[in-house]
Amino acid sequence: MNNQDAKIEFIHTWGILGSQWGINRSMAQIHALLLMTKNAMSTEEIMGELQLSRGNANMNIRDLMNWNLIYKQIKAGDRKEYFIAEHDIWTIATRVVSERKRRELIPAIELLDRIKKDELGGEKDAESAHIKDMVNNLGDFLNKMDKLTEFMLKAEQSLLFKLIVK
Amino acid sequence: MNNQDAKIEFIHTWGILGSQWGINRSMAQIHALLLMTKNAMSTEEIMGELQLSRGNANMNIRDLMNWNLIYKQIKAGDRKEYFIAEHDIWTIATRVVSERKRRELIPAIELLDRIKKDELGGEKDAESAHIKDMVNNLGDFLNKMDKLTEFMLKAEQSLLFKLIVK
DNA sequence: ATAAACTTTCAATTTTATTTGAAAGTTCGA
DNA sequence: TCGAACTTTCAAATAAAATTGAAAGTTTAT
Repeated sequence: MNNQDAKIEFIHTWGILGSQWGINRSMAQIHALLLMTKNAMSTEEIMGELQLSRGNANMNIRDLMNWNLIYKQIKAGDRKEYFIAEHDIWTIATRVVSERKRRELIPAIELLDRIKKDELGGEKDAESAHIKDMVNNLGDFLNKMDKLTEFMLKAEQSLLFKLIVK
Repeated sequence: MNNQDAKIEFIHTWGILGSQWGINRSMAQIHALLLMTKNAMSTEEIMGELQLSRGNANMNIRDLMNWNLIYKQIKAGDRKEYFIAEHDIWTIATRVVSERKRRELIPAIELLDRIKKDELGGEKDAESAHIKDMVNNLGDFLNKMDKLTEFMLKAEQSLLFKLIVK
């Protein structure tokens, strides 16, 4: 297997994996393509390589820029925009963690805060007490998870893994 | 807001959140309902409360059992099956982490191992060298993440949070 | 101001995921 | 062995998400 084949297999499979965990296939494939490409690519080149429509390519490129996983690059004397991936794995990881925090953790924390703030009743029957307990426990736990993600985002890669993993 | 209202809002919003992070709404709602219910519920009761068809309820109950997030409970002198959620938050968290590890991390690690094992070529041009680098770096990183999730699964809740969070 | 080069939008279409409910399957007591 | 009580399956219907591509919008050079 030469490295071109490796690149093709990686892009293909990364696309399938991506869709398995809730990232659409085009976005995952564009990211895979740019990860494995050293230099910046234009929208046209990306469309060609992955056989995507212009609209699809454009939209997913914008999404990847919102995740801070790829950057726009201007070439002197050329009006086209070129895109290049963030290639540092630790940086990629922190970007993914912070996006997941934003999309998965924060909304859940807000839900539980909202429920708590609207005053849980003081009903004393077992069912009511259970609900109150679960809301409180879940809320506390999610806040701890939030602190944990903050820690990961602030930590240095080497520090994190030295601390945790042998 | 009394606790019944809290329960209803929680179930409703947990369903929406769930769909935002790739868990289908029915599954998220069934889980929310059972989390907030102290005692076990039958399929019929779940169907009634959430307005789901029998097939949908059955399938998502089975999925939740595969995640080890709910358990079957038999009541003496009753042929129906009842279901009760795991109510301990830390246990829930470890189940979710291990499921995510299984679905998100392991397949990615297998992909990169497969690519590496099929022998990356020794081409010396910059593009080929870049591909080789990225495959190696990503592979190493994912293996470290795997160790990190193992650590989390083995750690005690209090230990983890004492270690990391203030 | 114009036109070429490029990017973005969005209604229509296609694809994928979820849900339904009736039929098939299973278990158990009499 | 039968049939009532219950669970599972799965093809069809529905709903949701992704994709297309042409039209609209923007930028820049002249």
